[in-house]
Amino acid sequence: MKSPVVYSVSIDSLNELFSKIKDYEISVLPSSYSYKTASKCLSEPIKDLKSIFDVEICAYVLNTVSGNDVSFGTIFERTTGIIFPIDSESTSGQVSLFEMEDTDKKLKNAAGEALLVAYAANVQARQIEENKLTNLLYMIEFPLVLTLDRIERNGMYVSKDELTRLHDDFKTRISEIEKKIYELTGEEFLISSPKQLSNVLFEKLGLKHGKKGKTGVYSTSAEVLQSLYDEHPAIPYIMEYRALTKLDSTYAVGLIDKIESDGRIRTTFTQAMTNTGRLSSTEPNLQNIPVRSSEGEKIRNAFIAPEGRVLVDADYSQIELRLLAAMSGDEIMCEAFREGQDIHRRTASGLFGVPEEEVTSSQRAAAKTVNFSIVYGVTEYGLSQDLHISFQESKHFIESYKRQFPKVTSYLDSLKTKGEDLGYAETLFGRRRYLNELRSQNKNLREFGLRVAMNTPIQGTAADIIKIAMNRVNKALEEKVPSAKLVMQVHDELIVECDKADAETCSKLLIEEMENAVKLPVPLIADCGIGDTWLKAK
DNA sequence: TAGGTCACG
DNA sequence: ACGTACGTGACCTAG
Repeated sequence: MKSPVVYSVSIDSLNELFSKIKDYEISVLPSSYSYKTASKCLSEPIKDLKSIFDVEICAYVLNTVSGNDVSFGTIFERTTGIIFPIDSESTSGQVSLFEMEDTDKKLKNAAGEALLVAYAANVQARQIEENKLTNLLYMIEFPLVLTLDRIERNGMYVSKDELTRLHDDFKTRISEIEKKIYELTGEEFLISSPKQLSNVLFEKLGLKHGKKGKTGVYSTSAEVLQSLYDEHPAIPYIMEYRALTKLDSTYAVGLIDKIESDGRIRTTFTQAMTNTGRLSSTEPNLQNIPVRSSEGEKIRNAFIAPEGRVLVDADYSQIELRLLAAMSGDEIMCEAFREGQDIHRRTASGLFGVPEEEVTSSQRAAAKTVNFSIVYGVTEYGLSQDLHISFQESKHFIESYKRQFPKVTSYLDSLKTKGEDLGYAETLFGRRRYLNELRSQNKNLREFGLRVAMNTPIQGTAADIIKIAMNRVNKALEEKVPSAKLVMQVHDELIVECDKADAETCSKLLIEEMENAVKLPVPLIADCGIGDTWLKAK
């Protein structure tokens, strides 16, 4: 491993610097403490950059990022315990170093900033060693900074024509449905206002309501509407109105606005934000493009490969459940995965006490829900709500599950104890999430903390693994398939765009790099598809 | 700006 | 007696 470049700064020279900053009225501009802030100012990525030390990413791994505040001043103070010499508010209106005209001032600012960044980096590097986060930081997160920069610059190609057609279609249908709702309720009101809709449904029409929210308005959520489906003829139309306006505003119109002149949409990944180690995607969010409904599929179909090219889409098969098996060491679940069994069918067989061949599709669906819910830190109540079953049945399912996979149960219990003892949860690669909730006086918060203690090692380890896979895929494609580029990550899924002739090569490469990203007691399986749209490739 | 709602894994 | 599954981001309304 190459060691990162870290400049050493003594506290004396730092103090001297502070006084000079005051003397010369030089301001420190926090613009180059992270690769991303620097990269945004460049038209091309920095060439030949083999290693970096990114203070923002380091702060994230050390849990010194507070909320979504990744400003250098905050990171500096939380890392060093020294008050940042420039008030954060005073820097907000200033031009970035890269845009500054006055060369002399630019140099002075850059020098001042570099010293502060280098000092913070020096402190961080020591903290990383102390907390055994060296591999996570240098082998996963730092390389990922460059991988993500590539993906963001590549962008996803979309059909503006298709999105426009969809927008026109949605627009027409929405206004028809709107009229229908006014007729059927005998009232013209703002359907998109939960408050007004609640008034019409529960006050005027007197339909049976559920719970009130924080503002004292009865919920009009999809779940409530579904339960009222046959109670009034307007309800189905309201549900369709909701679905279509969502697709139109967030996806049709929202995405059209983000298409750049080369026909591509470029998201921004946030690498230093989530509590578990996952990425997030913003402006636009390309990690929540519809797929679960037939209308939603049409949006996904508008993500296309340019002429002569294809999309190759690979996703991990049940990675979180495989990790639950591997990390708990439950022999029964591990064996099921090693034998290539359908895990949901296997679980259903145990839950309903029938042979695997006789498991019905609804039994399998219920078992699938139970499998997922276990990873979330299930409660009897939560499961009963989700499956629309009684509390007793739900309790029976959970107890039966625990008997079927005994080591999963003891593992989850051990995670709770560990969280309470250490004050944090950790992933297989040592990523930490501190569990301040466990010290709360509030029982609900404490219970939330326990669920998080169980969930974070699973969700977070999955996040670590796909990050490793992304770095491997990015590197392998660069070396072996020049036409190919990574264009998206959606938590357990990677998408590559390449020349048609290279599709099979890419597919094999993705599977190879994803499945072998890490060695576990159970196999990791990646499924891969090829198509000329995102929908068809999946 | 906060809450409600809903899109995804 | 109470609230009740993990992680996100965007859009809309209302105060």
